Amino acid sequence: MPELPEVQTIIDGLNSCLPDRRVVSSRILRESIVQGEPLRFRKAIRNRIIEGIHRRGKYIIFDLSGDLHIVAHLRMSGKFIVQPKHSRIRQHDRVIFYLDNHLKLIFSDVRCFGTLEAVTVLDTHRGLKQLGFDPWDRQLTADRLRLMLRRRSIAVKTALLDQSVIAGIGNIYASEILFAAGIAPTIPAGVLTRKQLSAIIHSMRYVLSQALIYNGASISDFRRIDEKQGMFQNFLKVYGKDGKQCIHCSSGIVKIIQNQRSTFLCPQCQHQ
DNA sequence: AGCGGAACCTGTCGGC
DNA sequence: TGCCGACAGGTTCCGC
Repeated sequence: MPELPEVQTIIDGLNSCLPDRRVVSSRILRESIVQGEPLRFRKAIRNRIIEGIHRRGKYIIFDLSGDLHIVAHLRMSGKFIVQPKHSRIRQHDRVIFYLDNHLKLIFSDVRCFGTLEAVTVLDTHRGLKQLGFDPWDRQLTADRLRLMLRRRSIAVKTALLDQSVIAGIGNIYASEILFAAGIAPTIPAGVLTRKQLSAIIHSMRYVLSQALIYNGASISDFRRIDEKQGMFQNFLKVYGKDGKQCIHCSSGIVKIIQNQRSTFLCPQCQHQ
C-alpha cells in the first residue's frame, strides 16, 4: 500500500496528536505482526511517553521515552488509525495502543504483512541498516547513482524499487517517475547515462513532492489516520492507466510485467 | 554478488 | 449465483 508520500502523510497525522501522550496499555490481536515475544513488547512500551514520529524510507519510527523505539512497517495493507478509546474493535485491527487520553492508536492490516518491533538501537535494525539514500539527500547525485548502478543488469524500474539504492519508492511512483523522466522502465540500470540519471533524480523529487502536497494517493484502501483519503490518485499519469491515452502524445498507455509486478508506461514518450 | 521467482496472508474483482 | 484464478502500493528467503 504505502510508499514514501503515504508514509509521510501518516506520520504528519500521528505527529499532530500523539507526542506527549503516554501508552497506558496495549493489546495484540495478531501475534505475527509483532517481532519477538509479544508480552515482552507490551511490557517494554508500557507507560512510555511518545516523543515523536519520523521515518526512514518506508519505515515509521516512534521515539519513546527512555531510549526505546517502535519500528513499524506497513508493507502492503497496514495502516495507523487514531480513534476514540471506546470505539468498536474492527475486523482488521491487529494491535491497539491505549493512550492516556480518550484516544487509542490502532495498527490495522488486512493482509498481516506489516510489522512492529521495539528496539533500543536503530542502527542495527535489519531493515533500517540496509536502506539507501533518502530521495532528497544532497549526496544523491547522478554521479553517485551511476556508481551504484554500474554493472547492474536489472531494469531501471526494478532498481528504483530497490530500497538499498534509494529508500521510499514503490510500485506506483516508480512508473510515475520514469514517465516524468521520459525513460523506458526496461532499460538496464547499468547503461543509463549521467544525463538520464539526472532526469530520474529530478523527476523523483518532483513526483514525490507533488504526492506529498496531496497527502499521498488512495488508489485502493490507503487512508490517513483520520481515514480521510489522499488525493494524488487524481494526478497519476500512467499507473493503472493502461488502455487510456497518454497526456502528452495520445498514444495508448501500456502495462507490462517486470519481476512479477505491473509497470505502466507510454511506449511513445519513454524511449529506449 | 546479483538475479528472478516463491512465499508471506487476506480480500476483491472479472470471467466463465 | 458460484467458483476460480489473477491481482493488490512490500520485503525476505531460496536456489541458481
